Amino acid sequence: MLRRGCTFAAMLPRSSELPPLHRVRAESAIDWAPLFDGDSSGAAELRGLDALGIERQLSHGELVFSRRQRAEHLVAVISGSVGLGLARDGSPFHLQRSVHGPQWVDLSSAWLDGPYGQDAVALSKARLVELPWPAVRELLHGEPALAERLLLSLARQVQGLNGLTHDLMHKDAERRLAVWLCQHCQGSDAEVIVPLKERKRDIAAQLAITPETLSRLLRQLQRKGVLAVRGYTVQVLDLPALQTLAQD
Amino acid sequence: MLRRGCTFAAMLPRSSELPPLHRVRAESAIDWAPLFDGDSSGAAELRGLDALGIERQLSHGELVFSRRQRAEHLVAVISGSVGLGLARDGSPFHLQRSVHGPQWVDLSSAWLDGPYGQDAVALSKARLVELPWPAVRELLHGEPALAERLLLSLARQVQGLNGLTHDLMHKDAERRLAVWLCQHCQGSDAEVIVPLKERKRDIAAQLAITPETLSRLLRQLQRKGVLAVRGYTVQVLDLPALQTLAQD
DNA sequence: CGAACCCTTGATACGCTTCAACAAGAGTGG
DNA sequence: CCACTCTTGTTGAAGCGTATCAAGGGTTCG
Repeated sequence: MLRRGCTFAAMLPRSSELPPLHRVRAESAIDWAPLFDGDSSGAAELRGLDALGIERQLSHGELVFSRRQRAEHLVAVISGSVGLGLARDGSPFHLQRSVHGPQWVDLSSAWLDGPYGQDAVALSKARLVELPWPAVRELLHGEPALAERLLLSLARQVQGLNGLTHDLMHKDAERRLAVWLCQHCQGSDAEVIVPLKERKRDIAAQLAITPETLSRLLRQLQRKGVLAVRGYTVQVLDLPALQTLAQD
Repeated sequence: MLRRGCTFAAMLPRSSELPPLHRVRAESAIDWAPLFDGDSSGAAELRGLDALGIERQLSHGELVFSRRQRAEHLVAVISGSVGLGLARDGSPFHLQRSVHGPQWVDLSSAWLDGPYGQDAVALSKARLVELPWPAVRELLHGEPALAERLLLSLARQVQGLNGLTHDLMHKDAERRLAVWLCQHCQGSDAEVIVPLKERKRDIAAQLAITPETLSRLLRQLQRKGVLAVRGYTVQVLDLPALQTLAQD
């Protein structure tokens, strides 16, 4: 029944797109800057984290944490991608949000002295860092600058979630898709392209729609001449039109 | 055209439910504890805020801040209620979330050196406190315990928003209403009651449904024998059934 | 090859919105 | 005082948007 050892195996869109092997040494330094602000200048206060960070290397499908588990770490993903959602026995995985590249997976649960409220699984080969919360808290007392970094990261998350709830409440599926495409497009000038780095059904899950409607919406936008969909690469033919669709 | 000076005047459900006058002195001390943790013990680190807090007294309909405005304060509401959403010229007010009693209105925007992303208006006579962000940031450096309080509050907000997005993505209107009723019910034992303290259309807006469907859902639940709706008070007849409906 | 996974397309069903009409309450002004 | 207006909640009919169910084709892997 299970083909690759786990039901929600990623099966990357095109296997040519495998992440570079990047075989890092166990003690390789971690670049904290992108996790916080992208501001790497004067990051002296982040040195203290080097001693605390616990590295984990996961292959896709492995559990990062479960929602019942008590949150005792701040969890970040350095490379690869992690999915947050609910793991239910019947269905493969109920994805809610996917976290890519260097980004925090869970920065909030540990402060509340309770469980992670969500399950998290690796959607690809992933390199994680976990910071034990008590130690971070201790470190905080001597490093006000670190506290400020954490506050900023947390504030950014609140802003992001606020935007997400707004979109879910007031925008229909087409608008949400347009927003997503605008956020993920790259390669400016003339050739604007959106490479789909996840299964389409995972993208659909994040947009809170079914895979069927995602397929239909893409075709619909293609008919309008806004997009050109070729497998797992979407070319944006009329960016202004797409942005108009995405707008409030 | 305008009847009460502003279109989104609250017109409280029952005018008998007016908030007590509570005419406070300008220098009356503010109880910071409920804003942070409810833990008032050892709140020495919060004393520093007393000197910083700027009090504002607003009557209903007045603007707390607008979404284009640069966020330079941490904003909390001490008493009364404030609505967050988008003020659009045509429609009265697009409510997204309402904040009651002692609670933070915006704790995140100031850290990001940008605008508040939302508009906020007083939904009733409200007493606010604003903390200038630069001063708070300064205070932080000497008071690590304050930083921890802020982190905790922010983390709680992230958790709350996570739950909200989950509900919006995976629960239908009836489930969301059930959740809302369970969260707002009071008076345990025998008589479980949910007093509606806002206009029904505002409650509907927070549930991301139209007033019409809210009305229909309430009647539907009444027909099932779960509720008894009498104007602005809802009596829960079958709490277990309601909780089952609310569950995942 | 068949099995298992993916995406797509079509037909149908359901949930919720939209639009329109109505009754009730509250403030206003003749 | 009453008529008038404005707001609110309610109910019904129609329509849109999206989910659900079912079927088929493409790809990968054993």
